[in-house]
Amino acid sequence: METARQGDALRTAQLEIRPDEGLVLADGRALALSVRELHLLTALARREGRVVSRAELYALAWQGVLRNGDRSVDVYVRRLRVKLERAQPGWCFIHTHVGFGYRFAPEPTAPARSHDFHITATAR
Amino acid sequence: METARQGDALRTAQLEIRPDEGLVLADGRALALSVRELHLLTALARREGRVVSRAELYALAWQGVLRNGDRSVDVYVRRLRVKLERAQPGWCFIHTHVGFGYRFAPEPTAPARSHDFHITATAR
DNA sequence: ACCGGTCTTTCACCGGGCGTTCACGACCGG
DNA sequence: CCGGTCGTGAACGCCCGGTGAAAGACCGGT
Repeated sequence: METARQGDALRTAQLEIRPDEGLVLADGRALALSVRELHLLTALARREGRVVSRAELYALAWQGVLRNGDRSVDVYVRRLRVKLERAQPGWCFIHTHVGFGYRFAPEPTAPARSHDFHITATAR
Repeated sequence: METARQGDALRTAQLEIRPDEGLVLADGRALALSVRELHLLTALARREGRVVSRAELYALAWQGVLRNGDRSVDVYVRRLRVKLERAQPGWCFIHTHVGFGYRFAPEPTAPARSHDFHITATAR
């Protein structure tokens, strides 16, 4: 029953998604997303922290069956990444799990070392 | 039907393995494992505390018969060790039993062992 | 109907991740 | 000293996913 059900707003660390309004706020600023982009982002955000297969994402955001060789999900993930990166530089929201799918989770950009320490400027 | 079954997660002291999602959480942080790596880790974790032969591990994770001289299991054990050590420094999950196979069991590494830090100063 | 713009789909290219295999060395028991 | 076992690094082909862009669908304004 978990189709692209709209209604309540989704909130993460830096994002607020209001599917029913077609509105996404990144750090207060509004993002201009198309219908598909919003559906896909909503589907991903509602499964935050979990790996979602392309087939499931397609079913959720396109309301159909993903055909073999269809790259639509990849293309829209790309567009979402571009817009989200532009809205929240230094943060990564959509992570790729090769062979499985994508995972939505707001994380600071540190792709090489997933668990690196935050030393920053603590050194005096 | 699947909904409840998807929570088929393996949990140990510091690891949470979700085979159906292709996701491994180490202390809350997500690990990026490949399909083979995850299958092998799952096979090992399901036999936690017991020594599993290479033949059995290969049968479980590769769905085939281990040929003579095939080092695949060793190579992937190595890769798992690297990633797990990076995610949980100071802990050893996969133990070698020479002549028999491998055993999965979360244990702290010897205290006398001094760790080399690999920060490499990726200053932003 | 025409037109211009946006959105969606599809295609093609390519770089990188992944799986496999090999080679070398350390270690150990016989 | 020799053979077996395992650790470890690396080469290599292949496939998956990243990416840019063209082509087509859709839509509102005029």
